[in-house]
This record gives sequence, C-alpha cells and structure tokens, in this order.
Amino acid sequence: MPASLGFHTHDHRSCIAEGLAAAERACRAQGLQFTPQRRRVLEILLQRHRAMGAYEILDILREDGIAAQPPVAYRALDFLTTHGFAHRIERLNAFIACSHPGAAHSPAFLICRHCDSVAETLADPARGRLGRAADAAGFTIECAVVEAEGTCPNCRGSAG
Amino acid sequence: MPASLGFHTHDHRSCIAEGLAAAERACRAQGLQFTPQRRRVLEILLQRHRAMGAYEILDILREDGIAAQPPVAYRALDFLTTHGFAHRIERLNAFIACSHPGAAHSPAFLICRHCDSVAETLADPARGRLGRAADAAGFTIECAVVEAEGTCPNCRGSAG
DNA sequence: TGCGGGGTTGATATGTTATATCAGTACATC
DNA sequence: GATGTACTGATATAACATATCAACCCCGCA
Repeated sequence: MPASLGFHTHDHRSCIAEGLAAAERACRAQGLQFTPQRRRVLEILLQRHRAMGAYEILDILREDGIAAQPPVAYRALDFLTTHGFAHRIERLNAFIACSHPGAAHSPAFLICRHCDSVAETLADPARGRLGRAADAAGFTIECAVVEAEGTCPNCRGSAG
Repeated sequence: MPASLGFHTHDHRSCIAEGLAAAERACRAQGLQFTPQRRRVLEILLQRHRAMGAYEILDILREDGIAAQPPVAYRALDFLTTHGFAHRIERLNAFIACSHPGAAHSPAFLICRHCDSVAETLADPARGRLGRAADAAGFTIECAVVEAEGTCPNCRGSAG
C-alpha cells in the first residue's frame, strides 16, 4: 500500500526493503553489527513511515512477543541515529527512518502540524544567515537541528 | 557582575532591568497581564542568563518560599514563550530569556556543547535551501526551530 | 580446550520533563 | 450581588529517557 514520503505517494513495500538493504550494506562496509533488534526497529520505522516515539516502538516490539523494556528501544534508536539510519525529531521527541540512507547529510525536517507527517530534506545550516552569524560570533557549528513546522500540501486544501 | 551574552561580556544588571522593562511595556501595549509569577520567572531567566530547565526554575521559585508545583513553572513559561519574552530550546528541553524582546523575530540558537552557553541570533529559515525545498514540496513554513551545536569562542582555546 | 575482551542484551530501578484536571481566587463588568 | 474571564493552587499522572549491573555470545588467541 502506498504511503506518504515527502508528502508524495510511492511504492512503500520496495522502500522498506531498500532501506533495510541499504543499512545492511552500510553496516557491513563499516564493520557495524546490524543485529535483529536494530534491524527490527529500523523496519518498524520504515513500515510506519512517520515520526514515532520510543514508547510507541516499544509497544510494537512487545506485540512481537518480546518483553521489551525502554532501554531496548533507546539502544536501538541510539545505534540507528548515531550511524545515520534514522533521525531524531527534537520538536516531537520522536524518531524517523532516514530518507537518504548511506549519504552523509545534514537533515532538515518539514513537519505538518495538521497531520503530523514529516518530510526529510537537506539543509546547509552553516551557510546563509545562520552561518554568517556564527562566524561573526566566533562560533564553530558542528551540527544543527533544523525543523520547520507548517502545513503540508495534502492538508493545505482541507485544513487551510 | 558581568556574564556572557552572545559569548560577550556585558553589563548584566542593566540587561535584567531592561529585559523586565521591555516585557512590561510590551504587555501593557498588548493588554497582557504581566503577573508577579510571570515576572519572577522572566527575572530568573534573565538573571541566570542561560538555558534553564522548568524544574530548575521551579526550585528557585521554591527558594522564594512558594510551594510551587510544576504547572506553575510551565504556565509562566508558556506565557513567556507564546509572547516572545522567552524561547524554548528544543535540543536542551530548556528555556532562555529572549535577547531581542519586543521585536518580531525568528530566532536561531548557537549552543556550546562544552559550556552549555546559548547565544540567540536571527535566522531566515524560509529563505535559503530549506525554503526552496519547502516550496518545491508545496509545504508552507509557519515557524522553524534552528539550533546549531558547536564550540563557542570562549571554549575554543581551552577545549579545542 | 580454556581464557579474556568487547560488544550486545536482559532486567530493575530511577530520573527527568510535561500535562490533565478540578477547585479556588481576584477582578472587572453589568 | 450575579456573571464572566483570567489566573493560581494542588494533586495526580503521563510521557520521555537513562543509570546500573549481571548475563550472554562471539571471536581471537594461547
């Protein structure tokens, strides 16, 4: 069944498979352990294809029959976010599978406040006005959170 | 005693007074109630001049002799952030007094990961790469969180 | 085969941040 | 004095996150 990615419809089944395969390849290449738990959490994020709280993921792990406790979810999410297979959305205290697995990137997010869908895009925080301000202040930017909230095209007609 | 603002030393006593006065003026102009609790919380933020958690603020309110409960801090912080007298730092789950009170603005923050100091600057999230990506996706940006993490000039020499 | 080390998992407990709810109070207006 | 609105007090609970330590497993090595 198609779902929304970047607010567009796409072939979701293949995008799950590709996301998992990309992570698998990247882990093999970097000598990382893509364990069943980590794989399962990434699969959950890819399947739902939206920002999910750690405890929501935990509930799904429990439906799998695992008596999972919070650290189980947070450990897997730490791994996935550290290695760029998933991202944390600070604004939502939630996590989402990466849309550009493998590529080194500085993600930015577009969060629809009507339907809570999230699209990942690319930002260049060190460029533009922020970068100039940081330079002027003598501040070295190492990473940046960029999360825009607004209205997605699907909600624009219906919700104004 | 001078403290750091935007990583620079300044006359802190007058900046507290000016911050409170600016809030007072703005509230009068807009018909908002700048109650003692709200004033006290803003004063705490201005005095410490750094990002503070709600419970840290709560502890200080209790030192004042008030048997304050969490909603007390959150209500005051809601008021202050809604009307632009303070900002929430998502990355830190913390709050900081606004450095540009009164002016309508889209703030961005430079957060030092060594000393946790925070400088407020201005961003133009709807411009630049993010804005173009949003346009291309048909997404309307209404507000944006921009929080850069890195090394401030004071920590650059000492902490690398 | 036995040993030791690194990384992962299991399990318990706790810490931290945030909100829901409802009763009470203050003040302005009619 | 009745009414409405906004703010405050108080209790409880929800939601998010981490500390800690023991157990396990795989691997390399003697």
